[in-house]
Amino acid sequence: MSASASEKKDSTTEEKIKTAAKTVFYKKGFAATRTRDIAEEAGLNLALLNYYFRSKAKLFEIIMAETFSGFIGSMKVILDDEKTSLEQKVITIAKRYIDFISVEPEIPTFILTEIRNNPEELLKKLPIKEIVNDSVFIKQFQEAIQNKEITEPNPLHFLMNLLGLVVFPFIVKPIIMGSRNLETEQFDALMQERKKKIPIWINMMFKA
Amino acid sequence: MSASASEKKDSTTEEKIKTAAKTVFYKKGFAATRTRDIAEEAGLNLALLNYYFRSKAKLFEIIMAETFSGFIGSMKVILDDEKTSLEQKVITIAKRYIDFISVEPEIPTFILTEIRNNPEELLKKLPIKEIVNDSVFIKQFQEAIQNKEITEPNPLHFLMNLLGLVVFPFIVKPIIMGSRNLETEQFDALMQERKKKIPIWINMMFKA
DNA sequence: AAAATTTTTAATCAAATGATTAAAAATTTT
DNA sequence: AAAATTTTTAATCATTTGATTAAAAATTTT
Repeated sequence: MSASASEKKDSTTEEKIKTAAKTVFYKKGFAATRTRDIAEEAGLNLALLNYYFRSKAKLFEIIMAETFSGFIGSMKVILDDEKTSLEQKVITIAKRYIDFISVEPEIPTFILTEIRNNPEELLKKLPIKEIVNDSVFIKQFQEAIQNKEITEPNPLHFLMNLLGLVVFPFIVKPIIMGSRNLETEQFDALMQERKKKIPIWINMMFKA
Repeated sequence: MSASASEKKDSTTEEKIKTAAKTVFYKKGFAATRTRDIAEEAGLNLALLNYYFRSKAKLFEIIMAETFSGFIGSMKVILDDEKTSLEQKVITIAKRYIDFISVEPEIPTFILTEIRNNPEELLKKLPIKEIVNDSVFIKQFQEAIQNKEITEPNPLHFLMNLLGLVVFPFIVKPIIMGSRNLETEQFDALMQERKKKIPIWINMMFKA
């Protein structure tokens, strides 16, 4: 019945709760999920949620933190790699993120809606400013501009376009699938295509 | 105190409620808004919501329907214009949607999260399939491919990229602003830039 | 202006929901 | 295996929240 994404170390009930919480929170968001939904998804007694995690809010915070660090952390690693060129970074981001999101397609919308609901609180926990501004990526971007390899001077446009091309289709997945009667496999195939195409598109957009 | 986007025909209490409902629903989504929030935002007695709209769900349905038809309807008009070329359509979409969303920046995330929460129900009301497949745009796109003016054969990639470039920045607006300490005006300026740049980028990506 | 109708209000209800508690069951320690 | 500890359960509580009601106030009709 239940079944969700990660079914590995669900040995302990604590893990069972976290896995179930992830599934339900991802799908419905904080406000719309009932603690009873989580308990049912986990096949456990409702009181166990409070026994192990004190409150719905605390449980949510934990899921949120893990989700964020998984999502943003890998971005930081890629952007900060001294060994890869700008072009290689684009290839890596497209590939890794499409693979990553394909496994948990609900994550982007989840993150976006929860940031909307609580921007100050959530953003203060994320060192986005540092990740972007102090990154090897930014250095390489500025060099590329000086060397006239790139015309667009604003790295924000570059990043927004890249991430938009990667993430946006997942966010509008229900619309896409509805617009052409696609099955999940066909949608996934579309995203696989995009792993190759996005770096090419980015090059076409920005290469001088 | 309250204050929101549209403050025109707020004469009747029915209109006051709808305006307040829009404001709150857009910002918090269906599940997280309390009918009391709406009443307070409108400066009205709580019972009036039920007097005029029967229930929270009915009120939401009305707001949703108006929001959708505003958003999708203008898309249909643009895509179906026999008089404009493919290139002109891209220019129009970038311009009109960036202007439109700039006035009500919460709309994209609102639509996306509510579609997530209720895909079947909401999508069945929207003739997306027809709008996309029977449009002048699709005809023109296929012609452009036959004439080898465009290399990408799949119109979904074209539309996803175009809409992603337009809409995605608004969805991640809090992150963008946080990442560089931008003020709202600076973010808006970025979006104004994109009105010009997006058509150019689309050309670079797809023009043979 | 009296009567009828519509709109607004304060009070209240009932269901949903996050959380607690005390006892039972299972597990670990001695 | 007895005692102590940890985990699980069923029952219940308290608050929140969507909705209703009956009376008051305002407006319209006669």
